[in-house]
Amino acid sequence: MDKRLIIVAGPTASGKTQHAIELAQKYDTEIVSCDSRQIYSELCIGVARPTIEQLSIVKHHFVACRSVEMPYNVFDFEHDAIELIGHLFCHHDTVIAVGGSGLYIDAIINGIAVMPDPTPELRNQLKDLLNRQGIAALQSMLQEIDPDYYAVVDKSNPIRLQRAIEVSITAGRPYSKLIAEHTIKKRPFDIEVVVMNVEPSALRERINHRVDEMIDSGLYEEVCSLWHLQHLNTLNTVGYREFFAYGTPHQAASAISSITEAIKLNTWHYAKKQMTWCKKRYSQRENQF
RNA sequence: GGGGGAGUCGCAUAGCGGCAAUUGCAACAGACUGUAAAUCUGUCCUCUUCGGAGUUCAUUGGUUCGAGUCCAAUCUCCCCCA
Repeated sequence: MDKRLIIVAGPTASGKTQHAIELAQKYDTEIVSCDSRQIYSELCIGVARPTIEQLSIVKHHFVACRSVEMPYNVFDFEHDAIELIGHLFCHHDTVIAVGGSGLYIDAIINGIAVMPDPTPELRNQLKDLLNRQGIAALQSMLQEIDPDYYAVVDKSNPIRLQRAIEVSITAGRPYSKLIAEHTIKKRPFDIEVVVMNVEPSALRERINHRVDEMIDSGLYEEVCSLWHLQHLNTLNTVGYREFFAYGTPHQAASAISSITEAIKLNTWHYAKKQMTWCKKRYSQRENQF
């Protein structure tokens, strides 16, 4: 019997969570979340975690199971998810994956290259270099270390440059080589992608409505409880950073309506990026329902 | 009624005689193999064979080789005094 993974993709607030639950019920199976933020136990309201009721209807994996203080990334996710999916297939013919993190979904579908983890010190050094000498310093560094990648990177994107440099240094070989060596993984199961398509204007309304609900549900209190962790990359997230921008919980409290508007707008921007991602990657697999 | 200020490409903003016009936001399109709800790019008056071409800065006239910029009148808005 063929095993099948159905991936529910699409922009935020498009109804992925609900659709995935319906599919899981239909096939009497479980859900693997592919969401880089819902995975954290401290983030709930702001990342639209499925409700307690929803979580009780169908078993969800990778939701609220890690701390924001423990670094996690796509590579870890690929490993954990593929292992878990393997286990789930022992008891189910179909498994549902759902999430808005395109890169995470990609990792499940194609796998991701094996690369060494750079030390935090190295990353900080490069960050320092960037701050003190500007992006040109990173550019010339990468040009020397990995000319092939330099030829194709977005040279004005500091994160891309930084990443390629730190990996090349740690591995002792060019980043581009490591990527070139990665071959698309053949998964021992079929994959179907369902993209949730919502009219942009309707999606925008859904987003606005959902953000209002988040505020009403106590997003401010949730953010306050994380205020001391705002330096963490994980907290550089729509729904949280808009509060942090005001400096103190007290100042943020007096600006709730501007913050709400900012979150709505930023969520919309995020949704558009997700749609662009889906358009490019899954257009041939498009919309099966 | 009297006095003062202002009208610039969706919104905001720069511009002080050489300008299709600054910057921010929004909008739209896109990139992205360990920060990914992150990070970054392009377009953004109209047309374009991407070399350019044509129309613009409330309106109408004027000064000037040349006007968003100076002058006059008109219209609209804001503030102050009545």
